[in-house]
Amino acid sequence: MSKSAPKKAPAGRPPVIRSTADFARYVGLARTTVSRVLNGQPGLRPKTVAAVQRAIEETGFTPNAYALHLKGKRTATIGICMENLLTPPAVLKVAALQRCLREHHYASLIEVLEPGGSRQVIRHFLSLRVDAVVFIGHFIEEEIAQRLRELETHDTPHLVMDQLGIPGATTVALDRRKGMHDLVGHLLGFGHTSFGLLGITGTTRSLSDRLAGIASALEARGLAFEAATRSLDSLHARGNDFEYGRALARSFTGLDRRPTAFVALNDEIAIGALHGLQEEGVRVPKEASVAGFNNQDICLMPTPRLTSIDQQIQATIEAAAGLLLTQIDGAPERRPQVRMIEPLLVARESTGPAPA
Amino acid sequence: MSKSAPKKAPAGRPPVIRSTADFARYVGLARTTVSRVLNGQPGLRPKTVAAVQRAIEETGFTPNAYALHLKGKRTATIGICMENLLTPPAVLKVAALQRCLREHHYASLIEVLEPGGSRQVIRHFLSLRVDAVVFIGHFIEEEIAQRLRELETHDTPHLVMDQLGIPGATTVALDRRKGMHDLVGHLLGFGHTSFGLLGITGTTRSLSDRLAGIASALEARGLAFEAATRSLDSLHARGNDFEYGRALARSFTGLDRRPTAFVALNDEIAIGALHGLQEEGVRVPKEASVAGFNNQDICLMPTPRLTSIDQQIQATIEAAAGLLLTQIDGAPERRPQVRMIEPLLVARESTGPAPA
DNA sequence: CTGAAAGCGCTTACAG
DNA sequence: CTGAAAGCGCTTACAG
Repeated sequence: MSKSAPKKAPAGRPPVIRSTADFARYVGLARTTVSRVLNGQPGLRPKTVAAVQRAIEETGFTPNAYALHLKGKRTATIGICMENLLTPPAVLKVAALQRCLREHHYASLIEVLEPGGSRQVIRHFLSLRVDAVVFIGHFIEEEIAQRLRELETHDTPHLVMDQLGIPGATTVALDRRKGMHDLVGHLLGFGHTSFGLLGITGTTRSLSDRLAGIASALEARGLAFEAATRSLDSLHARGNDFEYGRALARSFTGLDRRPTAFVALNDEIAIGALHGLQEEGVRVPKEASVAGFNNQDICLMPTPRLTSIDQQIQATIEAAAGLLLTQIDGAPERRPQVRMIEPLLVARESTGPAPA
Repeated sequence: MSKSAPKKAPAGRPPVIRSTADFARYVGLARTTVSRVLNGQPGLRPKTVAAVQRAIEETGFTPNAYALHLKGKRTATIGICMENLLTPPAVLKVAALQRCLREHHYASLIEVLEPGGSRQVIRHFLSLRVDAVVFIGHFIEEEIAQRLRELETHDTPHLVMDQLGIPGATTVALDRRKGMHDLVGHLLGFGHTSFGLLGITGTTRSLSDRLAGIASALEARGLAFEAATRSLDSLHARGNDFEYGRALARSFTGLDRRPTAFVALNDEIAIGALHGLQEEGVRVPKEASVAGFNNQDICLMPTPRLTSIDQQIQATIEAAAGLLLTQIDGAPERRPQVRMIEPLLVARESTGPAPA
């Protein structure tokens, strides 16, 4: 060889290699040659390639990503913003999305957004020159809309998962309207005509979609929303969802004409309500039906097991990844797209025929 | 001014700024000056600083992180490896750790480890020159030990959360032995002398620690482990934990002398067992006590609410962050440390006096 | 295959 | 304050 030899391995332990220069000296090849092997370029002797690969095994050398990308190589990195309130479905989504992106050779950076902290996170992602940014969850609309505008300034594609109604956002979201429509249809089929709503009051897009779905199912059977539904949400504060559902159900049992079917914002509230009813001596599903939303694992826990609406996470993720990758590969100026995911009703023992 | 002017804002929309050179031209200052403002160096006119800051607001310019760190600036980034099986406590930990690290101005990259995929993930982290790597969860011991050796080759500090017994690893973990000791002590105090173990059979470190805790609590009262405990784990396959707990509990009700107290691997199995007992007509806690482990939110769901062992996640995270930061700040050659976290017994209505 | 060179976007002395 | 220069670790023509 020649040159100032690198600190050769002091018996056993390989030397610390910090750059292609160190590494080239270690293998005994030129920097250029090493680089060409590393980048899989043609015209190299198999022997040379083998020597480099062996040296990588020995030293664990990884080229500095910062230098790589500075040279213009794509960062192949996608930033994911998670809602602060980490629900099990949200966690499943981010894990599935990361797996899916990895299959397409993208790394993903996950950051949990603190309230008001989105600006800082997006700037960090931009400084890392991510290829795209994904938002998973429900956020303050104006805040996210502002972030999306910033991303557009930097020509960075973005995608919103779960939250409908953000202007200019390419969005993948569950069709909650259809989910509630199907669920109420299922209960109407069992002869129920009086519905207790648990935690579904409000004016956010997610809630108004659900209410619209309930209303449309009722209307299809000639029932008026006002007459057929009842909500006591305002009677209790929402802290722990199980406790909230339990308290709501108990309040319902005190009513003169208690609804025979209950639909809830999520599985936790539904299961709380189920237990609240049982504790008051109401048998489920014989005397009342209860249904949740999201179809989490906990639906299998209570006796009876909970009927719920499945979010179809795999389909959601695949749609999101598809949209994301076509955006990155740059069909320019595509109008923001909104893709709705069809939910799936999973009927279990907590719903059944209305009492006579 | 002078030079080839950048594409000046075509009315309204600011130009796309990709480098300090673009940006300096936009502000009308020298690159050097801009850089000094960006890095908060002294000796600059307030007017200059203000102009730069205003321009940042207008353009959303962020210096290229790759160039920054190539110049030698710390990446201020920590890689977090999550276990594939995402349990709620693990999710709480990673979110809390990220928040804690952010307060110390570290960004964190989260990757979920697929089985056998740890090598690829660690190489990615190394190529990003992270300041440290954290493992959260339970992994294959030899695989992680190998990864830790690779990290050491690159002088990269590391920390293992939750999993005890990995040689050479600085570790923060819950003292599960003490947790089980306290829990069984609580039940002994209620007069129970016969214990059903749910899902606690096995030889992994986590399981043998728990068994040791149970044994030590029994011994302190002069009871022999073999005589006082019973496990039927082998009778059922562990799929969904709720179903597993339910099935185990039902098998126990078929025994001649059914235990009066049940301790479980986790809250899910305990709640499944609770429901299994109730479905067989066993009243809890009057005729049997049931306790979980982890103290998740779902402990509040069943009737009665579940007694459990809290993991003290906040304390765990603070200990982990502390160890991590001192390692990064480089007290060199510190022996690997192991810090145990004291669990907390949370007694609820699912445990009570043994039947007469 | 080698070796010298340019350049990615930044920071940091250094002379004006 | 400005401007020219060096250098971080890489890749990519280019001449040998």
